[in-house]
Order: sequence, then structure tokens, then C-alpha cells
Amino acid sequence: MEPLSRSFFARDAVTVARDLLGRKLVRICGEGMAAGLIVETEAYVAEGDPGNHAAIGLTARNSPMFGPPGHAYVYRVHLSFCLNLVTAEEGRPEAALIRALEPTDGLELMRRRRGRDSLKELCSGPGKLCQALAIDLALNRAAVMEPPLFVTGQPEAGAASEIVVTTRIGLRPERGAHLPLRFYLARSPYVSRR
DNA sequence: CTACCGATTGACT
DNA sequence: GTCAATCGGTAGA
Repeated sequence: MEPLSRSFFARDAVTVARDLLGRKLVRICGEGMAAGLIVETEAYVAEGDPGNHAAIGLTARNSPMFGPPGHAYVYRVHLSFCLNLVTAEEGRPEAALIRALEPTDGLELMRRRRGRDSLKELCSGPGKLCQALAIDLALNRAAVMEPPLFVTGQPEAGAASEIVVTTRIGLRPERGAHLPLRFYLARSPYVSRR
């Protein structure tokens, strides 16, 4: 299936975050392919969002968010990595955080990387899926419209695509914790939290 | 240089 | 539910 191209990402983060649900995130490297369906995302927006890393202005870390859409913004938090897909337009820092996948391809590879057997423990969190797909700082700023990392497929249709909108995970109250910017597939058992 | 702290996870009560 | 691990980004002296 064809990777989604620039125009998909060149929209506001909320629209992209919702539209990513049900599509497939594919990671290819020397060890093989690992992939899963995106079942949970969050949006970080340019205006009125103190939880956005870019809310403090341009820094060395958040600079990928100020670049063109369709690229990865990968950062470390504690011992984990998080993958964001930059959206909107250059100079307007918005991104969609990938929070959980339903594992579909390369299950044994992901099990080995995670050190867990259970399907539900492979990609049910932003740090978990980065470990399962071998995503780290080496992919920061990389285009996500071509191998080794890209998104493909059509969104789920019908009842399976029912979307729940809630508040984002892990933000302190003053960082916009009340904003309805988290999205997940209502019927998926692979989301990080309910 | 130091101090603080986080868009997390896993182990434990 | 609670809490520690562990490291780099950021601000400030």
C-alpha cells in the first residue's frame, strides 16, 4: 500500500490525529518489518496549548515541530521515546503523538524488542511502540512519507471506527490537561488507557 | 556549571 | 492505587 504523502500531514493536528486512527504505521529496518494499526493519538496544537513542547518557543529539542509537515519529531521522556508526526505547515508547530498500535506485522520481532509475549503489551503506549518498532533519536526529523518509516492505508469504516475524544495523558493541570485532544478507537483493546 | 523535572514504564502495596 | 528509575532538555547562576 502507498505511503501517505505530504498533503495528508499538511492539515491541523486535530484533523490529522483523528484521521490517523485505523491507518497502519510501518517500520522497516535490517531486522525486518514491524507494523500496526494506529488506535490512539493525541494532538498538540500551536495556539492555546501550554502542553505543547513548542509553547515556550523554538528550542533545540522542539525544532522539528517548526519544520515542514510529514516529518518525525522524536524525543525522550524518562527512559522512553515518543513518536510525533509533524502536521500543519512550516513555522506553525503542531504534531500528532502516536500513543498506541494494534500489532499486525513482525510480531516476533516486536516481542523480542519488548521482552514481552502478550500482544497487548507490545504497543499499548507511546514508549512501548517506539521500543517495539525500534524508533529512537536516529529517526528524529526523518520524513515519514517513505521507508524506513511511513503511514499507509485507509481509515477504518463503520462501527469499528467509532472514536472516543478525551483529555491527554500525563500532563500537569496547568499544561492544558483539560483539553479534549486525545483520540482513540472505542472498540480497540490495544489503547494505553481508558 | 547546577537544579529541576517530564507528552513513561514497570514493579509493587 | 503508589513510586522509583534515569537522562537529557531547559533555565538560571
